[in-house]
Formats: sequence, structure tokens, C-alpha cells
Amino acid sequence: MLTNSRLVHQPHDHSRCINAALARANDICAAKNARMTTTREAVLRLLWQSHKALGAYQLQAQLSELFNKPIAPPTVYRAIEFLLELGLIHRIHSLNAYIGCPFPNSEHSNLFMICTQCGSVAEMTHNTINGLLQSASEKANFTLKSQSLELSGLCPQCFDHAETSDND
Amino acid sequence: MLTNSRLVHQPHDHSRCINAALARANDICAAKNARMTTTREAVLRLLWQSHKALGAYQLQAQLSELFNKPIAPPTVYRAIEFLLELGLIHRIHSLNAYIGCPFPNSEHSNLFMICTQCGSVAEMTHNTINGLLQSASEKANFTLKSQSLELSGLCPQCFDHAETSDND
DNA sequence: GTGTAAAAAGATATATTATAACATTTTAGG
DNA sequence: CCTAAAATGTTATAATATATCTTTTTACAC
Repeated sequence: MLTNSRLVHQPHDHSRCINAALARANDICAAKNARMTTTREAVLRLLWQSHKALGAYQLQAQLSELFNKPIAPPTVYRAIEFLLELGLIHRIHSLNAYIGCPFPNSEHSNLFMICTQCGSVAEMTHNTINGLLQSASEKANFTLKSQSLELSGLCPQCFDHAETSDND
Repeated sequence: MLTNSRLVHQPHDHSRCINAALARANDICAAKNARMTTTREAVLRLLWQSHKALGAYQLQAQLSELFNKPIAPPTVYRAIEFLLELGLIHRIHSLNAYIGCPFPNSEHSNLFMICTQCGSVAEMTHNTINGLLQSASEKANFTLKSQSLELSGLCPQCFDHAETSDND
């Protein structure tokens, strides 16, 4: 089991997350002969500003501000598509939003824990679950190609806040 | 493990699926003092015409044809919302589409196997997986409320077709 | 049966998310 | 530098979903 759950849900030096993500991204681009352009890097950086998923139009607004000129939707979606293809970000289907991938090199199919309160998203790779999904698919003669596993609930912090305010 | 996978992927007397689904829906409405209106029943019936997920606007078109008058999106979405709340249908996030639930009474959180070729969707409840998801959440101090588990791949039939045409 | 309040549906407008199509600019490599 | 490919800009529009207000239908009290 591999997860960034602790990092997501506890105070930490977040600049290290961002730098690590950008470094990984550059490595992967180099390895795949892909170009990490200004727009793409900006989108990746924005998605790493927090451990929350951002929608395409939130990214658009922030990009426009960053570049001090209007950025149109296709530009944003192109960058998203590129980063998705390289495995540097994920699409969170239940939110129509996107988030930086903390372990882009792992081939693992991942599981997301989405806080419905604060919007934070932690990612987890769970080999036992993946194995069971594979064998359940096989039993059904279903040829598994990809998966989207999204858990919704409360992150530790939001749960604590909820508990505390209940006691008011 | 409970699944309608065989039913979905093999020829069967589909009218029995539809009738069973409508009967279950009526029971559940009676139990919950909810109204199964014409529109709602029509949407449920349309979603049970096949074992494929339908988008809201596909439903709109089919409803309009069925009632021989234009049906506006809010009407469709209201029916969808109602059926979702009663657990009679599911939303497939990765498709932005909806499908009839084959076991609406079970409290189980379910898993979908989506054929990317023909669009069929089989549903499965897998207690071991659900247990692991719960315990993985607990380990991460994540309070699990709901889940969306969507597997994409090839259903048995489409896989067979693909194999066969490979040999041409 | 009629009146009434609540629920549902109709109607219109618009928000949100995503893509198509074509023009222009930037980039890597010859 | 020149060129082809890649990336981005620009404009328009498709696809999905919701807000708001009006009208109709329904359950049920009387």
C-alpha cells in the first residue's frame, strides 16, 4: 500500500511537493521526448499548489491571472490532456476536476480519497485491492483495461472539526 | 459476490429484467411513500431497455419521442435525481450516464464493469473489496461515506469479437 | 365532491464542462 | 536560416447540468 495520505492531511513543507512534482515531470518528459512548455508547467504547478482537485475553468482563471492575459479553454484542455497522457495528473471523474499525481512512475491503478468538506484528494495504491479487482473481472470474463476508484468522505481534519463543532 | 454480469453479457429474456425492475421500483416507492409518476417510470423503463448506460440527453430525446412532445432537460434531471435518491439507478461518472440498478435493496456499495466497445455495464457487489476499502480508509483516518468504482474494459462478447477479427 | 397545500412538471434562461476547426506562432533539427 | 512539426491562439459551438419562476397534478382534510 502506497499513499500520500499523511502528506495531504497534515501540515508539511508543501514547496517540496511542488518541486518534487516538477522534477519528476521534467524527468518523464526527457525520457519520453515530450516538451514541458510554459503552459503545461504552469498547469502542473497550479494543480500542485494544493492537494485539492481543480476544475478546468478554475485552472483557466488562474492561468489567465498568472499570464496576465486571457487564456482560452482549449489551451487549458490541451495542457490537461498532455499531462494526463504522461500520467502526471489524474482526472477525478466524480468532481470533473484534476489533480497532480504523487507517484507518476508507478504503473499502479490508483484509488482516491476525496474529502467532500475541504476538497482535498489523497491517492493510494493498494495491491491487494487491485488484485481482487483483476480476479473479479476475470471471473466475469471481463477484460480489465483501466479503473477509476473514488472514495468520498471526510479527511481526518474535517472529521475532527465536525466532531468538535458537534460538541459546541 | 453478487453480480448481474452473466445476465448483462448473455442473451436472455430481457423483458423479465424490465418487469422485475419496475416491480422493485414500485415496492420501494410504496415503502418510502414516494410517487412513481409517469415521467419517472418512463425514465426507469428507458434505462432498462438495455444494459447500457444512457446520458441525460439521450433520455431526453427518447422521452420526447415517447410522449410525442418536447421534454426539457430539467424534467429529465428531476426524474434522474429522484431515481438516484431511491437507489433505483446509478450514475456512471466516467460516462456522465445513468443505468438501472439491478439490486436496489442491497446497501452494498457497488462496482461497475463498463465495456468501452459496446457500452454495456454490469454491476457487482464484492464484500471483500468493500471491506478492504473500508479498512484502507480507516488506516488513512478517512471517514468513508460513499464510493464510485468503475472498471473499463471489454465485455466477454466484445473481447471475443476482437479476437475473431484479429484472426481475419 | 370541493378546497387547499404540497409535490411534480412545464417553460425559459443560463451555468458549467468540453471540443471542433482553422489560423498563427514557436521550436527542434537539418 | 529554413522548414516541418508541434504548440498555442482564436472563434465558435457542443454536451452536460442547474436556477428560477409558472402551471398543473395529486393527496387528503373537510
